[in-house]
Amino acid sequence: MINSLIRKLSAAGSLIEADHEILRRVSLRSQQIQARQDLTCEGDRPENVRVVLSGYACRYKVSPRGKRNIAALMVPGDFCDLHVAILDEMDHSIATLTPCTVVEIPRSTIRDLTENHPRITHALWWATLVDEAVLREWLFGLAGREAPERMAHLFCELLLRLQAVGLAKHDGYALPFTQADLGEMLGMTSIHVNRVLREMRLANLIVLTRRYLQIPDVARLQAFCDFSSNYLHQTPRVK
Amino acid sequence: MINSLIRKLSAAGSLIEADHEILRRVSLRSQQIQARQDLTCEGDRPENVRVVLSGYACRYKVSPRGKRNIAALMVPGDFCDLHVAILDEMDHSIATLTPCTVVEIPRSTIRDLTENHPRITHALWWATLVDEAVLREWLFGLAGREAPERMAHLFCELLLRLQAVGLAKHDGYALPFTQADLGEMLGMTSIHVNRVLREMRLANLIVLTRRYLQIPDVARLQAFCDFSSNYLHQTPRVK
DNA sequence: GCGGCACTTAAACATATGTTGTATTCGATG
DNA sequence: CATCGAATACAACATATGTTTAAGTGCCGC
Repeated sequence: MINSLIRKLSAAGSLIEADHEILRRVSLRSQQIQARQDLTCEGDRPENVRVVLSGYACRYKVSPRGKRNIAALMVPGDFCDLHVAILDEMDHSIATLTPCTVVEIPRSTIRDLTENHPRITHALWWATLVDEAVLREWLFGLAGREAPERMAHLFCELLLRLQAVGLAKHDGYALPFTQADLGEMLGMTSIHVNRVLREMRLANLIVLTRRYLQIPDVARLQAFCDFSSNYLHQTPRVK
Repeated sequence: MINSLIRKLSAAGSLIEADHEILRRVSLRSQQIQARQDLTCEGDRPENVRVVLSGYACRYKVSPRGKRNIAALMVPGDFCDLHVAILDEMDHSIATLTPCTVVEIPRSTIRDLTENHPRITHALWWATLVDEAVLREWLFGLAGREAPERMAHLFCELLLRLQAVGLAKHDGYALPFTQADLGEMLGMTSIHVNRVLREMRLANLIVLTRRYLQIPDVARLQAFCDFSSNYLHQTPRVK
């Protein structure tokens, strides 16, 4: 199996073969985690940085009224908490949404990389900035898009992100989230998620059955929510 | 005048005196910019990275329906677009809100720093991560807080951020934004900003006159919006 | 095959926020 | 001091979304 971490960081464009080797050594120890487990909680000072190799995880925070808000979705290849290598204390929590395989990288290793391997540091920083760009786009969506376009936008984003790691076909992918999960990502109630999904199905923008999302006309869905992929900073992939 | 850039990056905790000297050399050329000017537009590949030394700037994007959404506020000491040193193309725009003094640092200088100065790189990365944490908190606010708490939260955040650079007293600060500006930051219409401000004044949570915000009871305002400052990652300041 | 649980669907109602329109006040400029 | 535009204030109405409740559906273990 190709190491998703290396695939992801290679997109930054600065790595050479020797760096790959270092990353390979770093990401040997992987571990299985069940669905809906906390990986890190707000206030923790975790000893390891984690990378998702399979499954879905999320960053979240619970509001005082008990509602969970999801600020980011981690798909295979994404870092969970590169923050802690630099910032010490977690200001939010991280949990799995589905069963996951994760690699644990000791914080000390990250420190060593940042001190002695400028190219890898560059790639890690790049990954951080792409995460930030996605976060920003979610914020623009919450502030400026109505619920249907916001959901469509999420579906478009996931299509590209999953395609980049080989987990989506050209017009669809497995979507193993409950409507409540989606609501937490999109800042709406699960009831409203349901309403909006119905509308989108009626408009034939999506076909969603048995946890599989199929998009009959990708261009039309993208036009519907004014999707532009530039914020993902995906380099044109060489097949 | 103390260099706000150095003050800011010192908070990362990794710099030594020699690094200060490098940063001082790097941030000599400053320039004045008028209020409401674009510094960088989406799609640009700017040649310089900018730091705000005085005034306020913001990251924004205009929605298809013409509404501007502000995703981040830059106060003195903050980087405008460290992204471009790594990501090449801007995925959003940056503009001043008030007259500003900004330093321009050539991209090549940043590249040199990241390749040859691990401590400074570490500090820059730290700054990026703090920006991301603030962005995340804005997202949590949009998704989970109602308008009055969201506005209170912004006021609390600004109090601490401005105090950190000596621009706020213990219970207030100049707030040179229009209600429309605030609306764009908070994801609401300026009319609603006006409504909410009235409520907050009536509840004696704030006193806002002639563009100066005074907070009669900081602890009460913080309690009102459930404010916790951990996401700002401010190290306890040594006076 | 059956019970139980989690998820989905749906309707009726409540409310926060947007929209439109118009005074009123403020602040710069001549 | 007079004038003009911008910013603020406020009211009436429209609507997207939240809340509550309940019924239907599918899935998994026994």
